[in-house]
Amino acid sequence: MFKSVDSRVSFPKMEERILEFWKQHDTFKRSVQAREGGPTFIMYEGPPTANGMPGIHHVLARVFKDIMPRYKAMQGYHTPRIGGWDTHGLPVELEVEKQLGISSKREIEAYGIEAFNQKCRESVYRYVHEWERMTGRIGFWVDMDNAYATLKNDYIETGWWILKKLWDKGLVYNGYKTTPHCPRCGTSLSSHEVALGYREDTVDPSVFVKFRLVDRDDGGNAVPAVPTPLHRVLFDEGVPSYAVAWTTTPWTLPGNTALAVAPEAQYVVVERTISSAAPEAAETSGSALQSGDTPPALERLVIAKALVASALKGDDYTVLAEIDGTGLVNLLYQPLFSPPEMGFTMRKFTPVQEGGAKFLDLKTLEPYHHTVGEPLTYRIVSADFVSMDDGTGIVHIAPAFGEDDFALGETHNLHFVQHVDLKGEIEPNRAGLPFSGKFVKDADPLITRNLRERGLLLRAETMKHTYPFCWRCGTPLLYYVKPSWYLRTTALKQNLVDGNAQIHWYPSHIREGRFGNWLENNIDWAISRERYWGTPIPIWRCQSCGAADCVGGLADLKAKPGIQGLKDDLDLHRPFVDDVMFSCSCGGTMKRILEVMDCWFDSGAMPYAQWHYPFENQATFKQWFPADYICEAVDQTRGWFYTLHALATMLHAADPELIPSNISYEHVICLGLILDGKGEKMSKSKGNVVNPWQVLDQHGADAIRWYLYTASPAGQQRRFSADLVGESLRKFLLTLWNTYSFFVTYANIDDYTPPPAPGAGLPGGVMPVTSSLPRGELSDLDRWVRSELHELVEEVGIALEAYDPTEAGRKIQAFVDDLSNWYVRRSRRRFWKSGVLSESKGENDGDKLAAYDTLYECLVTVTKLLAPFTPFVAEELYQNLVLSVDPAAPHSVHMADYPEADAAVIDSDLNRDVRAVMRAVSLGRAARSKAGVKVRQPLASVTLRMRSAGEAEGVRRFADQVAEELNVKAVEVTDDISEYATVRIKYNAKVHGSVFGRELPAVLHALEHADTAAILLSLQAGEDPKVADWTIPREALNVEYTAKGSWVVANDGTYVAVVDKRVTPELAQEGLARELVHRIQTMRKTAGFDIADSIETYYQGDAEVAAVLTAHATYMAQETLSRSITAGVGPEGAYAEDLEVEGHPVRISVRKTP
RNA sequence: GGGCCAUUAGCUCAGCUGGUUAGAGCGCGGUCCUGAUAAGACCGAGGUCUCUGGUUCGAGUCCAGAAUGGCCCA
Repeated sequence: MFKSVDSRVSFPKMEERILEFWKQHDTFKRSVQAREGGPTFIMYEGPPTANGMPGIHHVLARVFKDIMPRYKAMQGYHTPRIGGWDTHGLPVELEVEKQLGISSKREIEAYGIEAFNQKCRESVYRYVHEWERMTGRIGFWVDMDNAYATLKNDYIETGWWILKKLWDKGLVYNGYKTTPHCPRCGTSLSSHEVALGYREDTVDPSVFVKFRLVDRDDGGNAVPAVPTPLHRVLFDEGVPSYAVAWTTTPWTLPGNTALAVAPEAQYVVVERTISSAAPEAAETSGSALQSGDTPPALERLVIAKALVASALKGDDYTVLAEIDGTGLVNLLYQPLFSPPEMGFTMRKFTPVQEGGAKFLDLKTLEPYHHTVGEPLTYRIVSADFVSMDDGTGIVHIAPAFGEDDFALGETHNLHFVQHVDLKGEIEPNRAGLPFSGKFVKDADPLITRNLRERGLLLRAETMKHTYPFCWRCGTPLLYYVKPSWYLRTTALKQNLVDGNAQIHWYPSHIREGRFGNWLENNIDWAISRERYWGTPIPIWRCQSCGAADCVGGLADLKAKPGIQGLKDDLDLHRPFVDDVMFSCSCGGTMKRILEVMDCWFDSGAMPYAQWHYPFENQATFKQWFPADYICEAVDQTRGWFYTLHALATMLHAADPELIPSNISYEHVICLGLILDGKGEKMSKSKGNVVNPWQVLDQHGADAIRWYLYTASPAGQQRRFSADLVGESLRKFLLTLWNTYSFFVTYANIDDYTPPPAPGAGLPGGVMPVTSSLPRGELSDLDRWVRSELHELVEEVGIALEAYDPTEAGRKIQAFVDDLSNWYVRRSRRRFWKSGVLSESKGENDGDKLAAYDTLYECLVTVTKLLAPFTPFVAEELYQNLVLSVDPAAPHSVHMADYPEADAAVIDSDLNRDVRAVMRAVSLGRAARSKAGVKVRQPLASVTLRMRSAGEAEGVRRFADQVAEELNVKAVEVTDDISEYATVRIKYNAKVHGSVFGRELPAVLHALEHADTAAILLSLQAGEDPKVADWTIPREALNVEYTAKGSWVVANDGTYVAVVDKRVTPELAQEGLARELVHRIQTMRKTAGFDIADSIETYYQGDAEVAAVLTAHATYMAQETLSRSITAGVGPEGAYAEDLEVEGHPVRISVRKTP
């Protein structure tokens, strides 16, 4: 006996019971252990941070992480899985700052780094319990007890070891990074923080500045030696020439050291009269500014051709020459301001030596010497980022203030002038210019005015654009170049790209697309952060000579000469490691640089650091590396996907012995972002974040899981709402559940026992799909559903091997739908027909037994297929369907073997035939519906036309099923339905009239008299029919069927169903009998009788009713389990109803057989 | 500014390498079926497959451009 099953089920409650069951039996651990010795399948858990509540997007990632190991485990793989926590980083610090009510580095340091970091340590596990609860509840099987955490000393030490490996390989260097900097807080902001502070419609200056072109360099030599035609235009005696550049940050102009042009764009030299708005005063500044002549009446300007009109804003001008950007390269110009004269330090970029840890350090670089008073020239360079969207097509370059600018400085070895300090104030200058010491935004108008006074300003206006402000204090951010430590990933770019080619991405476009492009445009990885709570960078520098040393572990550190400040049980965090010092070979003191690692380094180090490799666990590491599978959302392409990949690539290159693979993961499912029900991004500020618990409590974990797997492909962004989960639940889980409930109900009535599983008790616990199943005499229906089942098993396997749970799930859903709404519905009476199922008594009803065995096989197989998807409901079904009859089977479905298809059972012809039957039935119902005759009323015949001979054959083969479904006496299949309906070919003149133009009336006339049969044949063959001399486009033709006489026609394209709507007295009587059966059945239900109760039925009615009950007594008794059907009043206590059936008043009484 | 993804019915999504009249579910209106069903069947309303070009005998599908939305990076 199976445990009886209520068709009404609370999934959340059932799931709680299953959770308890797993806990009691330690099922997760055992399911892993049972497969020890099998091939391994490793999933890495990308560590989340536990200092925030888990949301629905975390549920998404976790259920996708869960499904593959579960599937692989059932296939016999050993699948140990452990969790992890990301515990370092700015978000943690910000949380603590909020807690403490402080908001700047100064305040943190005043509070004390030790105490501050202690607060961070406490904060990171704040919601860990919530995470564990959610993880357990959704059925994500992962070992949280042994989870790794990035804050542990062992973890940090591996991080140090990694850096040391890369250091020795020459992949670590100190360079510069342009960072968004808040001058008030005195700190750089992360991109995340910058994103918080963008303000639209920020008003900023928009100034067009003239840079005087010259033909002699600093040494007074003519450049070029032989003048080009362009030079003759630009350096005509008496008319000055300027390159015009545009900027919204005039305060950067004193740091200008180059102009950039687009090499492929067209530029023009124009001449114009200087307008009356020109310089009101003579030049005020020093001798370096060689514009001391009387202002000429004419000037020549170089501007991009596409922008000259907008830049000159309607002023008249004459084009003197046209040249492309390359032609302008290396032209010389005078700086607007002379850094040497103002006393600003000038430096110059020098090439970085490759292949070693060489530093390019502003502090150690010799300043560039330039004698005050000597002419100074800069030059024009080409750059591909110069756009023609706005401005002049000539970009002012200040390498100290912008990433592009800095990169250009490196490429072209430009000068470097940093004239603004970290407080955002311009350095005091000797030249007595008024912006000395001013905050940059206050300096803007002063600089603009100065340029105007010197005739170097074309135009000054204001404009509105989007600009970032500090999210904490609202101060405008400055892009500022600072020293930073880098990993030289660009040196291994080809390795990164080659490794990526070995990774299997789902969706596949990520490999070539987002991730591939990112690798192609790889830039060195800036790993240092001027923060507190993170893995301290293990680089010590000599305070005297500047030498640097990288430490690869605690033992390495302890062995350093002259070590001091080292405590026992040293916490490897700040400030403790900052106290450790040792001696430099020069005799000086080595102190740690103060930066901590980018916390992405921590997560990328996870394959090694989780095992404290190589200090411990060598064997375990090798078993776990690389991962077979990882899964995160698409925002990780530049995050975890990248840092895992970059570190593996570099470490493998540095030490292929210790790191045996160049990739750290082989398969990735890259999830799309999750949006709310309206398609908007979920965010705390919008208040549209879905709390997973609300949905878990309402619909349960399986419903959420199923929805997430099947609603849309994994890589696509998706909408989420509780309603959609509910829909998914009703559509799939309830259908499955009801099928299951139906089976159990009848199996118990019949005392059905599945055949013994021949494989039971084998290692790994085998309950095979086929073997002795099914027994009895298989009907076509049984053979069909088994064929579909085994095809399903095959398809699900293929989809899951391709890491595509969506496709797999949708196939299962389609099968369950067919199982419920075709197989079970069509088989229903096989289950409840009389005849007790009992082999031993030799009264075996083979057909009934076959039906049970078939349905049982389908349910058990689907249960196993579903186990990785919906682990709870699968467990529930398994316990009842399998374990209750086979105690030797594995104690959990998750320890069972995944089904394998038996190809011999798949019969694709049969599948096709049944599809044809379904279509025929659907069409037949449409015809009945048109005729207005309800299905309970039998009709004489249906005639069908199918589209192919194969389909026609299928319908003929299963004519009995079609007849039964449509409640007709006869089924006919034909190609020619002209006997039943007039075929009319109609031409759609409205849409296709223009094809024939004025000939149209003649064409229509011809069509009227044409041979419709011939036209139909053409249409069916997919050809354009010929009528008279015309070929008619077939899409212009509509076929209409007009039924003849008592026939009713329904068609779907060239599929046609015809029913005869005549109801003969015999048919009417039979219809009445069926109607009465229906009423009695309903009464049984109302009266609360059990399904198997037999009854006595009494009736009172007119002669016609009596006739029906007499004529169809046997049928009616059988259908209603009536022992007797008697005319007259029912006995005392019987349940009675007065009915009106087809216009006949009837009184019926029923009572259970005493 | 660059890259990637998406856009098909009111909503959620299918539509495989181009091929008859583009489908399903939910929702809406109606009819029917049912002793497993919270379901199911059928009919109806609802589509210029985002737009514009191109390739082709033929384009929702391939190509180019644009628009909108999203993400990542500037």
